[in-house]
Amino acid sequence: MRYWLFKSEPSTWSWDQQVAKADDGEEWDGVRNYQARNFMREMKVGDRGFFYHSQTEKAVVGIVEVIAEAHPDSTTDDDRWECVDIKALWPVEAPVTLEMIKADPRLDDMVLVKNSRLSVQPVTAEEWKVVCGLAGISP
DNA sequence: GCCAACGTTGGC
DNA sequence: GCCAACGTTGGC
Repeated sequence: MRYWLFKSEPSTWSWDQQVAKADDGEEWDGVRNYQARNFMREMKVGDRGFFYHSQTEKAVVGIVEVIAEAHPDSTTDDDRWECVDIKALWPVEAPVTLEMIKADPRLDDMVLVKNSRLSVQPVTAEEWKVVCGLAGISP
């Protein structure tokens, strides 16, 4: 199983909206970046990810699971763009802020730190453990 | 609201 | 195929 990070502006698609979809989940659509799309193509059902709020909050606020592998993005006719479906698993009681991530030397190489603009990112198993630790949950 | 970083586009 | 111009994103 691999780990990922999904970034969203809460004003566009928030964790609360994701939670409201419950086990039905939702398409992670609207991605128009090749790197991000390529990562989604690598995802398998059962992979886990962090749900990150950019802009106002700048924190990991929840854990999600991939429930459908890459398929055409329903928000466009352009067949270059694909997306996966994800569902909320559980919230992070104490959000892990960007500030906390930047302050932890074990997370210096996280894509979130190195390439903050990428909206879908891989997370290493080690980084997953560390961030879960900061969030006070077991990986 | 500003600005830096980055990706994409289009002219040559 | 290169590179300048432009648009978008996200942190501050």
